[in-house]
Amino acid sequence: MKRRSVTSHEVARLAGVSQSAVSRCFSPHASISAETREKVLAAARQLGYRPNTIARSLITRSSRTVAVVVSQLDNPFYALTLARASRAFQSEGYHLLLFLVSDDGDTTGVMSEILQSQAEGILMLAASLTTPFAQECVARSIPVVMINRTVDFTGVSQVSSDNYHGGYWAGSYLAGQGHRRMAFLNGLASSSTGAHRRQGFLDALAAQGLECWAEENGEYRFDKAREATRRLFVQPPYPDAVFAANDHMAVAVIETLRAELGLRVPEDVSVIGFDDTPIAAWPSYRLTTIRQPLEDMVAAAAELLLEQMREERLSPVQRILPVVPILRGSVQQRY
Amino acid sequence: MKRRSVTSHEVARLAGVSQSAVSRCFSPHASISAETREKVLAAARQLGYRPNTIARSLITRSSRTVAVVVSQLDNPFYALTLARASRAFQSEGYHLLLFLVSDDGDTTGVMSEILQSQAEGILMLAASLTTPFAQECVARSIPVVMINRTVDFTGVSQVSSDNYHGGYWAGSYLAGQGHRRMAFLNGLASSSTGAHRRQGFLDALAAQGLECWAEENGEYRFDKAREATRRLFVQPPYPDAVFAANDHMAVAVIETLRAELGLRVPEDVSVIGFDDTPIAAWPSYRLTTIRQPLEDMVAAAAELLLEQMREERLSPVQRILPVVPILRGSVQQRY
DNA sequence: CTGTTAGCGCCTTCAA
DNA sequence: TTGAAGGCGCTAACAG
Repeated sequence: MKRRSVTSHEVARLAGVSQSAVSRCFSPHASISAETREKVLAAARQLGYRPNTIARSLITRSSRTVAVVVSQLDNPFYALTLARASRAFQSEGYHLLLFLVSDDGDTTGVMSEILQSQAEGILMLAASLTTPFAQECVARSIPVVMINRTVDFTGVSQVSSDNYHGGYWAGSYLAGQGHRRMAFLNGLASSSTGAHRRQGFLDALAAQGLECWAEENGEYRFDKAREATRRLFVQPPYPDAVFAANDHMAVAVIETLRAELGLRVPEDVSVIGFDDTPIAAWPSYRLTTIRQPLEDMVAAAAELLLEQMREERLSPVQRILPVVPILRGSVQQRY
Repeated sequence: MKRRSVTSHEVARLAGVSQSAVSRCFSPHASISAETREKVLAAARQLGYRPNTIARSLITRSSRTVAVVVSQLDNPFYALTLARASRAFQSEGYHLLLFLVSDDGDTTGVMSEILQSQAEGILMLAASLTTPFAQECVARSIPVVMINRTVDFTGVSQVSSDNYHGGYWAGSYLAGQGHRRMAFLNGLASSSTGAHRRQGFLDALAAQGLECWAEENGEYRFDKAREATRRLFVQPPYPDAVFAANDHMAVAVIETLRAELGLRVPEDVSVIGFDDTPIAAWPSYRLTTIRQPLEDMVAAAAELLLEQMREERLSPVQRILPVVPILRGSVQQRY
């Protein structure tokens, strides 16, 4: 629908001043006398005038907009991350353009739209970026910060938690507690986070002379994780521990073990997750997990992006924040 | 950071055509010969040209953007709704401007930004709107659709599920199953959804000659709901059933009952929720609840908004979609 | 089918 | 401090 809105010209005419006076009136530190200011504001109020952000962006060449690309919004961890990020950027006067992509990529269409949208920065939440697009962003000097996803390209900044050491901790903790048949439940094959957690886990086991007993993929989804659990427990000997690549799947494992296999956690099977989402603390699960410092990650990512949007040249950095193991009740020592 | 981007002029010069030829080349159904089209596209590719959406919006007076205002993104129901909505609008070529607000209002600042942002439509997700802003939107003929929130103003469209009858069903079902001490756990005082569920519930009880045994408020938040549960169960006689205004809180009730009070669900206490989020189906809860037709609600809201954005005049409608009770295992008959 | 010509609504020198 | 004038990058008549 095309509607004609009130313009600064109309306000100017009503106030009996020039159009530029109106413009100055709505610019932060422009010099204008209190008197004309009053006249202009009165006229503006009367007409219901608001400056047109689009016209302003065109001339100032700054949209004060950042694009957020997110996949897995159904994962509470990312929903929370988005909420935090939104707050961070809103408070700095930036608007968020939201783009949802499916897990398995196909960001090309979306990325192309983002580039056209004149966003000044791009925040990637658990979404991947193809190298050509990363290059194009760099060429246009549009800063990109990825949270929890890695790209094989040095031009973009990355913030993630120490997935490798998180996985490593899980492996050595389970081994130290006497487990011998540890299974790993991975997330998406395409996700670097899962790959790093897995590698840490395997390395920790290897350091103890152990091997991973079984491996499955749950795509970070509840239902898929349940199916994977069934495959993991088709016949004895069962795994005596499962390390899931995130809490969401870990809970699915517990639910399935209890409801379908008649197995107890942690008496029969130990379970470890990753993230420390609120649900991990619920009495029913008391999930031992590895906390990602969500607040810090978002803060770091927002700060990085803000900083790079201000600067002339981008200097991408890679920041890995430490994880912290949270011991609850889903792991039991074996003898 | 201000960067100078490639303009259609530069492409035109390189391709040896006029600037308008370039423009036509990137407009859907403009007439242009295959030959010049090729020249232009080649030049564009070489320069890395992409049309500037902002400039385009300014002249066409259409931003192809809709603002989404959402509160409670930590509630899975709304995270899912947002995901669906995003898909619906993206597929129609609209961009989403995301605004998060806190539960208890203060939308003034945000609404003011939205009005400046030239969004062509506004989708309110569980967020309230003050009457003055609703009026301003109408005055500018910017369509507004609210999902799960009511405003005391006829100018905006509203989509919600039949909260009243959902509450009514909960009340009569519990009464019919022989409960006599039913408690209600409400959400935010400011939310119309909660108020309607409550009213339906109370009316159903009244129809059976019963009264609500106790009432508490959990603000739709997990922790608050746990605290409220403790207050509901300070001393016998305990409630024999709890109707929570959403699943999120219902689960909190169950967790607290089991872990802290040593009470079983449904043997000692029956619990009913609202929403039918995925978690309600988990084996640990098997929550009897009232399903909101999420898909339909989003589809209806998106369709409405899209339609109104196309039309010249807005004709706000109020659409109430039927809920459906989902019987699982969290209610047991009393004798 | 193509190029020329006006702006869209605003910010920003530049003189006055 | 103020107004006039010139664009920002693009689309949309209008002639040719």
